[in-house]
Amino acid sequence: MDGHSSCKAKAEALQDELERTRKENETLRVMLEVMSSKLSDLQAHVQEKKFKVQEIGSCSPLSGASYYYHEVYDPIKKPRIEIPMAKPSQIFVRTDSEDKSLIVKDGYQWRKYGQKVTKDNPSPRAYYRCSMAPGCPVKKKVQRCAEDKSLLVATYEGEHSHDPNGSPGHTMYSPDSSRSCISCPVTSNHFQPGLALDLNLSSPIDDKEKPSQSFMEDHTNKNCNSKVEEYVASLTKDPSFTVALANAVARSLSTPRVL
DNA sequence: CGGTTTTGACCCGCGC
DNA sequence: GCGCGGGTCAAAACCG
Repeated sequence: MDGHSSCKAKAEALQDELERTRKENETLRVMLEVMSSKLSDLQAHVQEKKFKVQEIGSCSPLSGASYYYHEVYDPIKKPRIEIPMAKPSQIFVRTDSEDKSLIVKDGYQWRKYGQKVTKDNPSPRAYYRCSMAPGCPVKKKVQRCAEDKSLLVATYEGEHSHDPNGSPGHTMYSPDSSRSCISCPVTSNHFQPGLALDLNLSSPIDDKEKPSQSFMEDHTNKNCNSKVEEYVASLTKDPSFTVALANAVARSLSTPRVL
Protein backbone atom coordinates (compact mmCIF):
# COMPACT_ATOMS: atom_id res chain seq x y z
CA MET A 1 0.00 0.00 0.00
CA ASP A 2 2.88 2.37 0.84
CA GLY A 3 4.55 1.60 -2.46
CA HIS A 4 1.45 2.48 -4.39
CA SER A 5 0.97 5.84 -2.62
CA SER A 6 4.62 6.75 -3.01
CA CYS A 7 4.37 6.01 -6.73
CA LYS A 8 1.33 8.26 -6.93
CA ALA A 9 3.19 11.02 -5.09
CA LYS A 10 6.12 10.66 -7.48
CA ALA A 11 3.79 10.85 -10.47
CA GLU A 12 2.21 14.01 -9.09
CA ALA A 13 5.59 15.52 -8.44
CA LEU A 14 6.63 14.72 -12.00
CA GLN A 15 3.44 16.23 -13.32
CA ASP A 16 4.07 19.37 -11.30
CA GLU A 17 7.57 19.59 -12.67
CA LEU A 18 6.28 19.02 -16.18
CA GLU A 19 3.80 21.83 -15.71
CA ARG A 20 6.49 24.10 -14.33
CA THR A 21 8.76 23.28 -17.24
CA ARG A 22 5.93 24.04 -19.67
CA LYS A 23 5.41 27.44 -18.06
CA GLU A 24 9.14 28.10 -18.14
CA ASN A 25 9.23 27.14 -21.80
CA GLU A 26 6.36 29.49 -22.48
CA THR A 27 8.15 32.31 -20.68
CA LEU A 28 11.35 31.63 -22.60
CA ARG A 29 9.39 31.52 -25.85
CA VAL A 30 7.93 34.95 -25.11
CA MET A 31 11.39 36.25 -24.22
CA LEU A 32 12.79 34.83 -27.45
CA GLU A 33 10.05 36.56 -29.38
CA VAL A 34 10.86 39.85 -27.66
CA MET A 35 14.54 39.39 -28.42
CA SER A 36 13.73 38.69 -32.08
CA SER A 37 11.57 41.76 -32.15
CA LYS A 38 14.34 43.88 -30.66
CA LEU A 39 16.86 42.38 -33.07
CA SER A 40 14.66 43.37 -36.01
CA ASP A 41 14.33 46.87 -34.61
CA LEU A 42 18.07 47.14 -34.13
CA GLN A 43 18.75 45.84 -37.63
CA ALA A 44 16.37 48.42 -39.04
CA HIS A 45 18.12 51.04 -36.91
CA VAL A 46 21.52 50.00 -38.23
CA GLN A 47 20.28 50.14 -41.80
CA GLU A 48 18.95 53.62 -41.15
CA LYS A 49 22.31 54.72 -39.71
CA LYS A 50 24.18 53.28 -42.69
CA PHE A 51 21.91 55.22 -45.00
CA LYS A 52 22.55 58.44 -43.05
CA VAL A 53 26.32 57.86 -43.14
CA GLN A 54 26.18 57.44 -46.90
CA GLU A 55 24.26 60.68 -47.15
CA ILE A 56 26.84 62.52 -45.04
CA GLY A 57 29.67 61.01 -47.07
CA SER A 58 28.15 62.31 -50.29
CA CYS A 59 27.36 65.76 -48.89
CA SER A 60 30.51 66.42 -46.89
CA PRO A 61 33.37 68.36 -48.49
CA LEU A 62 35.61 65.67 -46.94
CA SER A 63 33.71 62.87 -48.60
CA GLY A 64 36.92 61.03 -49.31
CA ALA A 65 37.43 60.34 -45.65
CA SER A 66 35.53 57.60 -43.90
CA TYR A 67 32.83 59.11 -41.77
CA TYR A 68 30.39 57.48 -39.45
CA TYR A 69 28.05 58.28 -36.62
CA HIS A 70 29.70 58.53 -33.27
CA GLU A 71 27.44 57.54 -30.40
CA VAL A 72 28.03 59.75 -27.43
CA TYR A 73 26.61 59.17 -24.01
CA ASP A 74 25.64 62.46 -22.51
CA PRO A 75 23.78 61.99 -19.23
CA ILE A 76 23.07 65.69 -18.80
CA LYS A 77 21.42 66.49 -22.11
CA LYS A 78 20.06 63.37 -23.79
CA PRO A 79 20.44 59.67 -23.20
CA ARG A 80 22.33 59.37 -26.44
CA ILE A 81 23.31 61.92 -29.02
CA GLU A 82 24.82 61.18 -32.36
CA ILE A 83 27.47 63.36 -33.90
CA PRO A 84 28.97 62.76 -37.33
CA MET A 85 32.72 62.85 -36.92
CA ALA A 86 35.93 61.32 -38.16
CA LYS A 87 36.90 58.05 -36.54
CA PRO A 88 37.00 58.33 -32.75
CA SER A 89 34.75 55.75 -31.16
CA GLN A 90 33.53 55.14 -27.65
CA ILE A 91 32.93 52.04 -25.66
CA PHE A 92 31.37 51.70 -22.24
CA VAL A 93 32.78 49.27 -19.73
CA ARG A 94 31.10 48.20 -16.54
CA THR A 95 33.62 47.93 -13.69
CA ASP A 96 33.63 48.00 -9.94
CA SER A 97 32.96 51.59 -8.87
CA GLU A 98 35.46 51.10 -6.03
CA ASP A 99 38.14 50.22 -8.53
CA LYS A 100 40.20 53.38 -8.99
CA SER A 101 42.22 52.08 -11.93
CA LEU A 102 41.16 53.36 -15.32
CA ILE A 103 41.95 50.18 -17.19
CA VAL A 104 39.93 48.97 -20.15
CA LYS A 105 41.07 45.56 -21.34
CA ASP A 106 40.67 45.49 -25.10
CA GLY A 107 43.47 43.23 -26.24
CA TYR A 108 46.03 45.95 -26.89
CA GLN A 109 48.88 47.21 -24.75
CA TRP A 110 48.63 50.82 -23.68
CA ARG A 111 51.06 53.22 -22.11
CA LYS A 112 49.63 55.94 -19.95
CA TYR A 113 51.07 59.36 -20.72
CA GLY A 114 48.85 61.69 -18.79
CA GLN A 115 45.96 62.17 -16.45
CA LYS A 116 43.72 65.17 -16.02
CA VAL A 117 40.72 66.18 -14.00
CA THR A 118 38.27 67.76 -16.38
CA LYS A 119 35.76 70.44 -15.61
CA ASP A 120 32.57 68.49 -16.28
CA ASN A 121 33.59 65.34 -14.41
CA PRO A 122 35.18 64.96 -10.94
CA SER A 123 36.74 61.67 -11.99
CA PRO A 124 40.17 62.00 -13.60
CA ARG A 125 40.61 61.27 -17.29
CA ALA A 126 43.52 59.03 -18.25
CA TYR A 127 45.37 59.34 -21.56
CA TYR A 128 46.89 56.26 -23.19
CA ARG A 129 48.97 55.58 -26.29
CA CYS A 130 49.24 52.19 -27.97
CA SER A 131 52.60 50.70 -27.00
CA MET A 132 52.36 47.47 -28.98
CA ALA A 133 54.04 48.91 -32.04
CA PRO A 134 56.35 51.90 -32.30
CA GLY A 135 54.66 54.68 -34.17
CA CYS A 136 51.18 53.31 -33.75
CA PRO A 137 49.03 56.48 -33.80
CA VAL A 138 46.16 55.15 -31.71
CA LYS A 139 45.27 56.98 -28.52
CA LYS A 140 42.59 56.37 -26.01
CA LYS A 141 41.03 58.37 -23.22
CA VAL A 142 39.41 56.62 -20.28
CA GLN A 143 37.17 58.35 -17.80
CA ARG A 144 34.49 57.31 -15.38
CA CYS A 145 30.95 58.28 -16.20
CA ALA A 146 30.01 61.23 -13.98
CA GLU A 147 26.57 59.77 -13.22
CA ASP A 148 27.42 56.11 -13.00
CA LYS A 149 30.80 55.66 -11.35
CA SER A 150 30.86 51.99 -12.17
CA LEU A 151 30.91 52.81 -15.85
CA LEU A 152 34.14 53.55 -17.70
CA VAL A 153 33.97 55.48 -20.95
CA ALA A 154 36.87 54.75 -23.29
CA THR A 155 37.32 56.99 -26.32
CA TYR A 156 39.56 55.70 -29.10
CA GLU A 157 41.23 57.88 -31.72
CA GLY A 158 42.96 56.62 -34.82
CA GLU A 159 43.53 53.14 -36.19
CA HIS A 160 46.15 50.61 -35.23
CA SER A 161 48.98 50.10 -37.72
CA HIS A 162 49.39 46.52 -36.51
CA ASP A 163 47.23 43.57 -35.53
CA PRO A 164 46.32 42.74 -31.93
CA ASN A 165 49.24 40.30 -31.71
CA GLY A 166 51.60 43.20 -32.14
CA SER A 167 52.93 42.07 -35.50
CA PRO A 168 53.05 44.81 -38.12
CA GLY A 169 50.41 44.79 -40.75
CA HIS A 170 47.42 46.67 -41.97
CA THR A 171 44.53 44.67 -40.66
CA MET A 172 43.26 47.95 -39.26
CA TYR A 173 41.70 46.54 -36.18
CA SER A 174 39.63 49.16 -34.57
CA PRO A 175 37.64 49.13 -31.36
CA ASP A 176 34.53 49.94 -33.34
CA SER A 177 34.91 46.84 -35.46
CA SER A 178 32.94 43.65 -35.06
CA ARG A 179 35.43 42.09 -32.66
CA SER A 180 33.70 43.94 -29.89
CA CYS A 181 31.97 41.65 -27.43
CA ILE A 182 28.87 42.39 -25.48
CA SER A 183 29.82 40.63 -22.31
CA CYS A 184 28.08 42.58 -19.61
CA PRO A 185 24.93 44.39 -20.53
CA VAL A 186 24.40 47.83 -19.15
CA THR A 187 20.91 48.26 -17.83
CA SER A 188 21.07 51.86 -16.75
CA ASN A 189 18.11 53.98 -17.75
CA HIS A 190 20.35 55.87 -20.10
CA PHE A 191 21.28 52.84 -22.13
CA GLN A 192 19.64 50.28 -24.23
CA PRO A 193 21.10 46.86 -23.57
CA GLY A 194 23.35 45.93 -26.42
CA LEU A 195 24.18 49.45 -27.45
CA ALA A 196 26.77 49.77 -24.73
CA LEU A 197 29.74 47.65 -25.63
CA ASP A 198 31.78 46.05 -22.93
CA LEU A 199 35.21 44.76 -23.82
CA ASN A 200 36.11 44.03 -20.25
CA LEU A 201 36.20 40.27 -20.16
CA SER A 202 36.61 40.57 -16.45
CA SER A 203 38.56 37.58 -15.33
CA PRO A 204 41.10 37.03 -12.58
CA ILE A 205 43.11 34.78 -14.93
CA ASP A 206 45.64 37.45 -15.69
CA ASP A 207 45.88 41.08 -14.79
CA LYS A 208 48.01 41.84 -17.83
CA GLU A 209 46.22 42.67 -21.00
CA LYS A 210 46.44 39.80 -23.42
CA PRO A 211 47.23 41.00 -26.92
CA SER A 212 46.29 37.65 -28.40
CA GLN A 213 43.12 37.51 -30.45
CA SER A 214 42.84 33.78 -29.78
CA PHE A 215 42.91 34.46 -26.08
CA MET A 216 39.97 36.76 -26.50
CA GLU A 217 38.06 34.13 -28.47
CA ASP A 218 38.91 31.27 -26.10
CA HIS A 219 37.98 33.35 -23.16
CA THR A 220 34.74 34.38 -24.78
CA ASN A 221 33.84 30.75 -25.46
CA LYS A 222 34.66 29.61 -21.93
CA ASN A 223 32.54 32.29 -20.42
CA CYS A 224 29.82 32.21 -23.01
CA ASN A 225 27.30 30.29 -20.91
CA SER A 226 27.91 32.22 -17.74
CA LYS A 227 27.72 35.47 -19.66
CA VAL A 228 24.40 34.45 -21.18
CA GLU A 229 23.15 33.60 -17.69
CA GLU A 230 24.39 36.94 -16.42
CA TYR A 231 22.67 38.67 -19.32
CA VAL A 232 19.36 36.90 -18.71
CA ALA A 233 19.60 37.57 -14.96
CA SER A 234 20.25 41.27 -15.49
CA LEU A 235 17.39 41.48 -17.98
CA THR A 236 14.90 39.86 -15.63
CA LYS A 237 16.01 42.16 -12.79
CA ASP A 238 15.64 45.25 -14.91
CA PRO A 239 12.23 46.92 -14.37
CA SER A 240 12.46 48.66 -17.73
CA PHE A 241 12.91 45.28 -19.37
CA THR A 242 9.79 44.00 -17.63
CA VAL A 243 7.85 46.96 -18.99
CA ALA A 244 9.32 46.43 -22.44
CA LEU A 245 8.47 42.75 -22.19
CA ALA A 246 4.86 43.55 -21.31
CA ASN A 247 4.64 46.01 -24.20
CA ALA A 248 6.15 43.51 -26.60
CA VAL A 249 3.76 40.78 -25.52
CA ALA A 250 0.83 43.16 -25.95
CA ARG A 251 2.15 44.18 -29.35
CA SER A 252 2.71 40.61 -30.47
CA LEU A 253 -0.82 39.72 -29.41
CA SER A 254 -2.35 42.61 -31.34
CA THR A 255 -0.14 42.27 -34.43
CA PRO A 256 1.06 38.71 -34.96
CA ARG A 257 4.59 38.66 -36.39
CA VAL A 258 5.85 36.36 -39.07
CA LEU A 259 9.45 35.42 -38.19
C1' DC B 1 67.87 47.94 -16.28
C1' DG B 2 64.19 48.86 -19.22
C1' DG B 3 59.46 49.74 -19.42
C1' DT B 4 55.55 51.91 -17.12
C1' DT B 5 53.18 55.17 -14.10
C1' DT B 6 52.72 59.52 -11.79
C1' DT B 7 52.24 64.29 -11.77
C1' DG B 8 53.35 69.14 -12.24
C1' DA B 9 54.50 72.12 -15.99
C1' DC B 10 53.80 73.58 -20.39
C1' DC B 11 51.43 74.29 -24.91
C1' DC B 12 47.71 75.60 -27.68
C1' DG B 13 43.08 76.45 -29.26
C1' DC B 14 38.95 78.84 -28.23
C1' DG B 15 35.73 82.20 -26.38
C1' DC B 16 35.17 86.68 -24.49
C1' DG C 1 45.19 90.17 -25.08
C1' DC C 2 43.75 87.25 -21.43
C1' DG C 3 41.95 83.42 -19.04
C1' DC C 4 40.29 78.83 -19.20
C1' DG C 5 40.45 74.11 -20.13
C1' DG C 6 41.93 70.02 -22.61
C1' DG C 7 45.90 67.59 -24.23
C1' DT C 8 50.84 66.51 -24.05
C1' DC C 9 55.55 66.49 -22.28
C1' DA C 10 59.10 64.98 -19.41
C1' DA C 11 61.52 64.02 -15.15
C1' DA C 12 61.24 61.27 -11.19
C1' DA C 13 59.48 57.29 -9.01
C1' DC C 14 58.13 52.72 -9.31
C1' DC C 15 58.18 47.84 -10.56
C1' DG C 16 59.31 43.24 -12.26
